[in-house]
Amino acid sequence: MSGRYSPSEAARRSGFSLDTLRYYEKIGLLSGIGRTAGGRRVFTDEDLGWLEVFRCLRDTGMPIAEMCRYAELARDGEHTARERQELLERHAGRVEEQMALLRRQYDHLRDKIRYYEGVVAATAAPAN
Amino acid sequence: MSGRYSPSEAARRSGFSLDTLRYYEKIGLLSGIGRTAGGRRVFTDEDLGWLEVFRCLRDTGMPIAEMCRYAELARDGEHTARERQELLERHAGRVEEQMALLRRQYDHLRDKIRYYEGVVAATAAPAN
DNA sequence: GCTTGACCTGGAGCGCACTCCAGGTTGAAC
DNA sequence: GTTCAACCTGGAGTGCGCTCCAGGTCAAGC
Repeated sequence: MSGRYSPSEAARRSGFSLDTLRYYEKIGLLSGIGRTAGGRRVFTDEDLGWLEVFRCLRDTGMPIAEMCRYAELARDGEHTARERQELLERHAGRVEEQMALLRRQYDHLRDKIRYYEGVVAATAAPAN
Repeated sequence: MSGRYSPSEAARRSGFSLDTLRYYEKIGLLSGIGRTAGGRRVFTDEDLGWLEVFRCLRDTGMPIAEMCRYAELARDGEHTARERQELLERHAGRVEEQMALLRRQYDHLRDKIRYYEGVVAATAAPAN
């Protein structure tokens, strides 16, 4: 509820490391992160919201360069909404393909494991 | 049916690049690849079978070091069947987690896209 | 006012999985 | 017997996404 978080608190809540948070700011993925008088970062709820989005995109395999593009569009304002939507739509399409591939290969993996269940059972209880 | 394939044919059939095939042999993932008198590689159907397995494991995110371990066990003979089975079982478990995460994040992505559909529609047909 | 742990910066380093390169060899087709 | 595309080797280079480091600063608690 408070809405102002230290770097380590932001790291804890977002699941990104401190170094990764600094890295994301350095490359311009995060921008406008507040600072105390002494120069320490202060993260807001909005920043954490962005981090949640980045986690979603990252976990689904979006390259950082594309996340940067998305963040940049968002910073540019409302009139980029359509472009952002299209970007996410394209990404979602790729994720669907990835999920289908993963499912297919998972099924092969399960087949292989079933094969081993046969082999191992035969070896464990040999002809008796 | 023939069962003897040139490097480029093996690459075509497996979907791995020539460089990747050479790399896999160099690190010991592939072993016992035949050679012509002149030193060129000759891939058999069995080799292609292994490549199919590697593709499955790779597509499901297994690190190369673990694939090497698996290949090594297989080379060691029948008595490693249980260990190979366990290795694949552990991997399958990780793949399940990965699929669950991917599905969750995909759903978030779809939510976000739906949100944009609202925004874009409102902008495209403003109050009239 | 001192200690101490969290934080700062710029930049180097890392792990992974390839990918590319130079310089040379092979072998099928003509 | 010449050509030329496909192949060979060892080793260097690449792209990604962090991760680590040195050397210093800040601020809360005693």
